[in-house]
Amino acid sequence: MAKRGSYAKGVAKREEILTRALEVIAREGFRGASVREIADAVGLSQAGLLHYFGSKEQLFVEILRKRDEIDAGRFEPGDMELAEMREGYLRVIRHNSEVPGVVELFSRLAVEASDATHPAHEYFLQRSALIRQLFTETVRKAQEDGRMSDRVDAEILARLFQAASDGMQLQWLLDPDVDMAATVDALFQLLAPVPVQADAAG
Amino acid sequence: MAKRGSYAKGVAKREEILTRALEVIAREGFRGASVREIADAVGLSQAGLLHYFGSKEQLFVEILRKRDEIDAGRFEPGDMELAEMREGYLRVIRHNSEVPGVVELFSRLAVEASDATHPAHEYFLQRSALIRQLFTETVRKAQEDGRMSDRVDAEILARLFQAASDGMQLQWLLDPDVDMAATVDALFQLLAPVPVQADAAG
DNA sequence: GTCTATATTGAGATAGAC
DNA sequence: GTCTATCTCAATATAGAC
Repeated sequence: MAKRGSYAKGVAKREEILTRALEVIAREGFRGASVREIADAVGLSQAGLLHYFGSKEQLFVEILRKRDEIDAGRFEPGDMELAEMREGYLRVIRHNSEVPGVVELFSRLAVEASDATHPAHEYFLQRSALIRQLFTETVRKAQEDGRMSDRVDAEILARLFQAASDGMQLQWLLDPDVDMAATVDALFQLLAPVPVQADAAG
Repeated sequence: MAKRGSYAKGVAKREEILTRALEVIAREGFRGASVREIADAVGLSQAGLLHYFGSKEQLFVEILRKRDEIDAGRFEPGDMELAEMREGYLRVIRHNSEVPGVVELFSRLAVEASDATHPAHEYFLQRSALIRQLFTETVRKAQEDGRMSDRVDAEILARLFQAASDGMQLQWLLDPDVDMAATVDALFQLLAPVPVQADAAG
């Protein structure tokens, strides 16, 4: 038996805390929230919360992992075609524009975790690589079938998509009127195969 | 007389401090440097440094403004054509990859300044708008002349360029092997007008 | 204008009771 | 497992001497 009752219960509680923390950050924003504030919000003392996560940074990483887990459900399961990838990605981005606090937490941590000794460094490296891998595969297939421009290598395009969405988050945090999803979608449009036009020569 | 000697000297000293601070951050990185560390680096006490800038955030904004001032010199003067814009932009990006500390300072502050009450909020709004305006104008002219794809509106393209470069900074901070300039240049390539091909119909 | 010294604050971490 | 209380540290900001 790998799990005794109490252990399983501890895990369940952890999950519950993360879900509630995510809700609270989504609803009330982040603004550099302290462990104390999150503890209040989820109905624990600061020490009580840290009992589960050890440190502030570990708590934040786990919150972001929980978010990823939920976002994964916004994609179609299974092997991805370009159209589904586009739909799923835009769905996630549209959802993000409902939860500025989560976007802020993500962006902050992304910068801080650039230090190789930061507890979130591995998380960002792996997440980043995974997303690019999914994009690269989907884009490459689409390029082979002529459903996407092949002027630029698939791996570079994957990086550009990721950069566009991360960068749009910064623009949107600064000015919430910006339409993140529409702007990222413009990049998809740019990559649609060139329609054959009678006057293509100008 | 708007300036007495002592006032002009104060200004000169400020400039000198900013230039040195920028050099130090470029050379030694940022890593959330404290006012104290920057003060040491420029040869002043912490209080001495704050005497000139009032607060930490104001100091950081001024450092970034000084950086912008220097970067402006990396562009050709005068009205910009697409090719010069591209050259200048890539030149700035290539320079950035020599100064990770400056990129980190910029990225950190960009997130923190999303709060409208943050002392750097206005700076980022204005800088952001200015860059987009330059891009929009240049792109629009290029689109009118057929030197750039007009599948996507110039303002949206301007946002995409900005997002791509900001987003690539995040990727590069996490993994310095990434080639920021080459990736952003790929976006320029994508936008070059479509060459007329014999087999355009596939 | 610059320094030393100190006030103040804020936060995360930890000890120990229950 | 959870709380209260406390420790510790880091950092900015400020007062006041020179």
